[in-house]
Amino acid sequence: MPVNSFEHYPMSWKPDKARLKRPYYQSIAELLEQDIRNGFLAPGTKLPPQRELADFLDLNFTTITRAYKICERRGLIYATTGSGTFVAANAARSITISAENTNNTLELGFVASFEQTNDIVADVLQQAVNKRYVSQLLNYNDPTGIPHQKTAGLNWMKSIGVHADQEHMAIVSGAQNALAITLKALFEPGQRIATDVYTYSNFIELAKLLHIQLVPIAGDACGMLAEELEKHCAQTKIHGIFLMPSCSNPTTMMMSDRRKSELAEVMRQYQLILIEDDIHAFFTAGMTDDYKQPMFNLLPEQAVYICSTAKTICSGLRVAYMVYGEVFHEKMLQSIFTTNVKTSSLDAEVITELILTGEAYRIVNKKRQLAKMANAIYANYFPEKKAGEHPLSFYRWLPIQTHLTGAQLEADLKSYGIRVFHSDRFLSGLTTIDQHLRIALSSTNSLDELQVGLKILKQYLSGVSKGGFFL
Amino acid sequence: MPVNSFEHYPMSWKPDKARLKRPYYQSIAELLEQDIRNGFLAPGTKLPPQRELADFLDLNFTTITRAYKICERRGLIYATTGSGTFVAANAARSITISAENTNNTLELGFVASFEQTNDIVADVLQQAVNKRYVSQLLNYNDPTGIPHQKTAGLNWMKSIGVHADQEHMAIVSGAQNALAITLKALFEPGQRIATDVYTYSNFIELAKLLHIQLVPIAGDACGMLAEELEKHCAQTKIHGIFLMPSCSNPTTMMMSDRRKSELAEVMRQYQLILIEDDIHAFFTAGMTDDYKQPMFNLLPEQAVYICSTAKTICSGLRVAYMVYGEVFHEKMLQSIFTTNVKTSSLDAEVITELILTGEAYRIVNKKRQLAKMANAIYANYFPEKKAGEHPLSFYRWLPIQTHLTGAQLEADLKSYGIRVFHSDRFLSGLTTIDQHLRIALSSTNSLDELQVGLKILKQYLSGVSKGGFFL
DNA sequence: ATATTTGTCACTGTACATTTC
DNA sequence: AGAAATGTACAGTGACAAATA
Repeated sequence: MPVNSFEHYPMSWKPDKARLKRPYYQSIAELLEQDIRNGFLAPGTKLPPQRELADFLDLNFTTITRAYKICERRGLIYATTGSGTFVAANAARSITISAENTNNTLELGFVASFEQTNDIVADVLQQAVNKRYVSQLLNYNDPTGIPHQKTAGLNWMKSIGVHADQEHMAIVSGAQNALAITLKALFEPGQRIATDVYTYSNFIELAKLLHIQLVPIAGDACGMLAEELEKHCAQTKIHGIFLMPSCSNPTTMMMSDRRKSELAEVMRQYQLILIEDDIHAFFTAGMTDDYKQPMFNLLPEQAVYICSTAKTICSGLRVAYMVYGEVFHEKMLQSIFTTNVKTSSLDAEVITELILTGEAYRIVNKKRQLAKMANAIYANYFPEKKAGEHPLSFYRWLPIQTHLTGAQLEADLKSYGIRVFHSDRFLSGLTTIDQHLRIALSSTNSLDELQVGLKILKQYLSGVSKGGFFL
Repeated sequence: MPVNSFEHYPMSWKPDKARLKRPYYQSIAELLEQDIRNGFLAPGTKLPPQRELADFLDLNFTTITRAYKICERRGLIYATTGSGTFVAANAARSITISAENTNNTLELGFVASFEQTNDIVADVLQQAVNKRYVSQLLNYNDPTGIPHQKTAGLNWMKSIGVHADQEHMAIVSGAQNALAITLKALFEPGQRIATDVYTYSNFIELAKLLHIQLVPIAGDACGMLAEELEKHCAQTKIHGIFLMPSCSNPTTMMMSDRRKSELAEVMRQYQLILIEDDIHAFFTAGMTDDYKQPMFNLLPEQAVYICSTAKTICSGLRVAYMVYGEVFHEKMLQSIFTTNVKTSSLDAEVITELILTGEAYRIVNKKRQLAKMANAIYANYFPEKKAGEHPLSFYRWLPIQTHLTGAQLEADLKSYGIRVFHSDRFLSGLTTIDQHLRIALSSTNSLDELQVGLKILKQYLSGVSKGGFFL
């Protein structure tokens, strides 16, 4: 019997030798990509080991390494030393999340921000642009924000415990924009950023686009585990870490202050750049006794703090404040210029006016009320609670058990008239067995609509849930 | 005499062997970077050939290749087969161009857009936000623009000869933002984009940030040479091409329609993605008999057309229209979501209102008048004209001859109270002997100030110019 | 507990194209 | 016109490290 009897232990993937062209590594990568995109290789499938495939194709195994690497960079597969190479969970589809024109669909997917408060904004907007100095907002000056706008932002952040000065903050076009600017400024293709196992899917996509690798780190009810982070840092060079300590998206976990210190210690030791997205700060500060301050304060010199006003004040006004350490100053400016040239002063001016008039605080309170009510409604349908979850989150993380794939579930629910997102979209790397749905509470036109949506959801889930699982 | 007698033909760069650590290629790259940034290796210096340095360090020459490649990706050096490897013109400094708060300086550097017309915009702005539907502008909907805004944009572009539909256009936050979105969407690190020898410096910086290589292609009075492009395409894989045919920045060259067709032919043959920045369209269409249409029309399926309103209407309202082929549709959307989530509807709404009320056309005419006057003033001081130059450009490209470096010249002129940019900033790769200054005509507070600035400039230049050079 | 499986990384070897002289 | 100089692209070798059985 020949040593390489592929007949007996068939490989999960056998590229057609005849279609191989030189350069081999590219050709192999192309064939693999096609087979994944066409669905011949399902997510989670184990690919043949490099040496085995090399044997089969009569090539050196590092040529296969190269081919696999190309696909890994494209997010199609992921590899673990010792275990093998697998087709990624979100290989064949884009997981980018965006608003849709949903005429016949109840929106429980995309997280908006209780747009019911926008009338207040509209009023202030009209006041703001009736000032005498409007035409000063219309030129190229002050690309990181006009001084008085920055001052207002600094005051706004003071109330959530972040202190900075004009030189180390910038106004940009929303949190996503801030993330794009930060990644471009401070990271290079091929570098690694640690994240929670589940993380914000647009961050995953952004990292993919910029060819930055995400390293998922396990966590518990208090947030990411410091030992796990330490372990990975010791293993491979990790350059940064992305966290949403005030309310993780999508899991709604709030990180304990103790955990913040532990993680900060590791970050300091390994010189990780912390990217903190504190989108929910205003709904967290003052909510729990444990909450003291953002992580930024623990390592202000090696961190970038991002505070968007989209969730707290108004989603359509594209404004986020960024605060960063002195060492990042120059690189950040450059990245801001090359992505935006400047942020619209108009949006920033309206937000500034909202803060100065105090209306912003009124809006926050109103949204807090709405969040309370929406969460109460949710609890009627899905009462289970887990430790560490944020009580006022704009979305909930619902554990489910089905035999369906994420894509199927989403499609099914859409046909019933509701849009939700499956946990697969939020996977930063490997596949998991757990399934969840992220349910947005802040995106329907009214709380009544939310109620309708949740009812449909509950009904659907009791139909597809397997075993003795109860909802 | 020994073969490797380094004593006799000293190498331009000898890294300290003792400081070499493993991995060698990284160590070498670091040492090289330090020596360049510290100024030990001046721009233009020829580095030792790969084989020679390898010999000296007792390594295989491909290890040097790798070290050089790292530095090349960082924009520190550039290499040409057959000729050697050289320190890049802008190795040690950032060439990002942005507005500055110039209290005591006359701005002839950054190109603004005759901000004198902003009063018209301010009026329309106030009308626009007094409409009933403002609060609809304040949510997450329509991330690529609200339909009526897109319609206005499409009409606007119709007048410069671009035809598209809602599905294949998007509204984003200005031309630079559009470029960032496009490069992230359609290119990967390591890929190559052809450009003019001199090109827009923020595009150079953006490409650097995204690790996309620029390939400078020679041109003549009619624009980039098709034969040259063809030659480079045949040599190495080039993935795209960036052009500003209506008025190249910084050279003010207008591409002839004949040249457009020739270049389009090459692009079609080699499947290049065309990125066309048509910032000056409104000042070009109708200006010359030769001008027919943007290049986009010649290859609509493999091109991205960018039309910013910053120069034509108002610089502070961050709005640019993008038009692209069907094949790019999905990737573009994803890139828009991951860089911006959405563009501010507010800015777009004001621009829309300006277009619908016809005020936008009034502003264009006014700016055209201002451009005419400013160029006339410039001609008083610097009368020389070159074929192919745009008569109404917002900036001019002034040939100079000095012994000073670009950085010195800029610093000198700043001390005399004017800010200008030296041609080195716009070099996409190699160094050249020619020196130019880019003189912005549209950025001073008034034409009187422009006059003062040009006077100072002329005086200064007659002092430093060498030989029989006249101004 | 240790051998095996499996992926990663740095460096080497070879063929080749273009530029220069 | 042809040889030498020079950079590029791809494939291969071997040491190593993590995960698994």
